[in-house]
Amino acid sequence: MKISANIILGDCKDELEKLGDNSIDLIFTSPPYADSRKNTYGGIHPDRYVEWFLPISEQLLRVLKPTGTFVLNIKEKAANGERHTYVMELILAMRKQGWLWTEEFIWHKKNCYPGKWPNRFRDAWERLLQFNKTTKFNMYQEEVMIPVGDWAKGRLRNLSETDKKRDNAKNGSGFGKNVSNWLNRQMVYPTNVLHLATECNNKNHSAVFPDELPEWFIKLFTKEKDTVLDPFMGSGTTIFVAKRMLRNSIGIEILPEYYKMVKSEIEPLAYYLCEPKVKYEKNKTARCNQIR
Amino acid sequence: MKISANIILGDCKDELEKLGDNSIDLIFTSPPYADSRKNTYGGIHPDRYVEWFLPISEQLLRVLKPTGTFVLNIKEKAANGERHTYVMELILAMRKQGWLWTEEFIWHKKNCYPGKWPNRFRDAWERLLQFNKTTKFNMYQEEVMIPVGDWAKGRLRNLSETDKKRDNAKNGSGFGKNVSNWLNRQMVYPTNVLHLATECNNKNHSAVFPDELPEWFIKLFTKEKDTVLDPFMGSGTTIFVAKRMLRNSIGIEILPEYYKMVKSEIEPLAYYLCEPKVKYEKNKTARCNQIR
DNA sequence: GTTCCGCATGAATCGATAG
DNA sequence: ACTATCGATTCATGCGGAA
Repeated sequence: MKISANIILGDCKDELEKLGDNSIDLIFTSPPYADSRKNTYGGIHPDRYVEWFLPISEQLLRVLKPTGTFVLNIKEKAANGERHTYVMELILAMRKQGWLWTEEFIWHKKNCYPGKWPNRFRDAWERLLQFNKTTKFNMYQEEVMIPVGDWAKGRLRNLSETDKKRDNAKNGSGFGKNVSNWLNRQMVYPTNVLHLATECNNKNHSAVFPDELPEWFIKLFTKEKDTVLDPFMGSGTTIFVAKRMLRNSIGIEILPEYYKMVKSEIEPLAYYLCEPKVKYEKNKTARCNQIR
Repeated sequence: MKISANIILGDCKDELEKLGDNSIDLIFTSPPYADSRKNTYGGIHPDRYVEWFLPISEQLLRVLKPTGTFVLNIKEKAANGERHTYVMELILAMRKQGWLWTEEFIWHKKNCYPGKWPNRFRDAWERLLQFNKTTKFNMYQEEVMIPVGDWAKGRLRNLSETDKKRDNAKNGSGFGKNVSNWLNRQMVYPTNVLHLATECNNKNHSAVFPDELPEWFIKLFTKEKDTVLDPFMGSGTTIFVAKRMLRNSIGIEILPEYYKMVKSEIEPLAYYLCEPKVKYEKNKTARCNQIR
C-alpha cells in the first residue's frame, strides 16, 4: 500500500482549482499572517486579508469531503495598541460562504517568545478554528484520549476495585492482564485547550508549529489512508507528519526554496514507508531526526 | 481611610446613567451569557445579544476614566453544531462605538463542565476581552509577576500569600512553606493565558468565576483607592475582592436576592477594613470564612 | 489529628420528545 | 418546520464523614 505525498509548487489559489471536488478529508494549515513574513510572502495587508483569503477558502470548501474538516491556525496581530479584527471578520465571511464554524480550539504555547511591552504581556496562545461543510463530519475522539488528571493519583485504590471487576467480567479468562498497568492508563477525553510547546528549530520560517499540533488533528479527524491537505505548506510540517501517520497528503507552496526542500526530503520517506508492518509510532523519533 | 462598596439594586442600563463621567478605573464583569441563566435574568436571545449590550457598553464607555480599562468575561454558546458569532459581532460593534479592543486574555478553566458529544469536546476556556478608551491606560505589570520555575510553569497563577499557603497545604509536599523559597525565585511577567479552576461548591454561593480572576485584573489595572465597577454583580465576587484589596467598588444587580445578600455581607466588612494597617493579603482567609 | 474516600455539583451540549 | 423541555453523558473539585 503506497502512501503518497504530493508536493506542488505554485500559488494555492490557482493550484487548488486543479484538485477534485470532495476529495480531501482534512485541511490543516497556518496561512501567512497579515502584514508579517514580508520577506517571504509579501505580507498581506490586514485590511485586505479577508478579501485575499475568501477565494482560497471557497476552493477549500469545494475540495473538502462533506465528512471532512478544515482546521485553520491563525492569530491576529496587535498594531497601534489594538488587536486587528480580520480573523473575526474572516469567520463571519466564511460562514456566509457556506462554512460551518464548529469550534475554536486554543493552542496554549507553553514556551512562548519572550518579550515585554508597556501595554501588553507576551502572547501565549493561538486560535485553531474548526470549520466544517456539514454537521456530520468524521471525528475519532478515542484516538486522542489522555490520562486522567492528577486527582486520581491519590485515589487509585478505589478505581482498582471497579476496574478489576470490569476487566475480569469482560474477558473472563483472568489470564495475562496486568492490572496496575491498566490502572495507570485510565483515559479521559481531552478539552478544546491544547498545551504544546512551540518548536524551537525554525529554519528561517517564522510561523512554525510543533509536530504535535497537526498530529493531534490528524489523529482526531482522519484515519489511515485518508488525505490531508496543507495549502500553505511552508517547511512541510503537516506533510511530514501526515506521511509518518500513513495518511496521503497534498502540500502546496509558492516559494521554490521550501518546495525543493520538502520535495527532496519527502522522497526517501516513500521508500521507507512502503515496507509492510511499519507502525508510525515506532518510527517517529528516527524520522524526526532524519528529516528535521 | 474609608473604602466604600456601593451596592445598587436595578437594571444597569438605567443605573449606569446616574454615574459620573470618567469616574471608574476598572470595569470587570461577566454579563449573563446568551440564552442562559433563564431563571435569573430571563435569558437574552443570541440574535439579540449585541443590540441588548450596546446601550450598556455605551454607558460604560462614558463612566470609564481615559486611563481606565474594561474587562469583559464572556464565551459564546454552541448550538446546532456551531458556535454562535455574537461575541465577535459585539467586539466589532463596540469598536464602532469608540472602544479600543486592546487584548484578548484566555481563561483556561482547569475544571470545566463535563460531558461527551459526538462532535465536540468539553469547553475549557473563556474569553477575557480587554477594552480601553485610549492607548494610555494604567497597567501595573509588576503587580502580577510570577516566579519562574517548574512549579509555576504553565500555570501562571499569581498567588497571594494565603494562596501559597493553601496550595502548599493542599499538596502536602511542604514545598514553598518557607517564604524565602519564593522570595529567592526570579520573577517574570505572565502571559495572556490564565490557568484557574472554577470554584465548585461554596455551599450557598457558587460564583461563576474564582476570586483569583477579578483579583488578577484588579492588581494589574488599579491601585489602592481606585474604583472598580461590576454592572452585573451577581453574587458579588468582584465587589468582595475589590473590598479586600482596598479598592472602592460599585456593584449593580437587578435581582433583589443577590442585592440583599451582597448588601448584608459587605456591611460588616466596612468596619473591619477601616482599621489601620490592615493589609488585604493577611485577611483573605479570615474574611472568606466570615462572609462566604 | 491526619489521611482517605464517597459524593454532590457545576456559565455544557446533544438528541429525542413534545407542543 | 420550528421552538421548548428533558434525560444522558462526563470529570475536576471541595466537603464531610470514616478509617
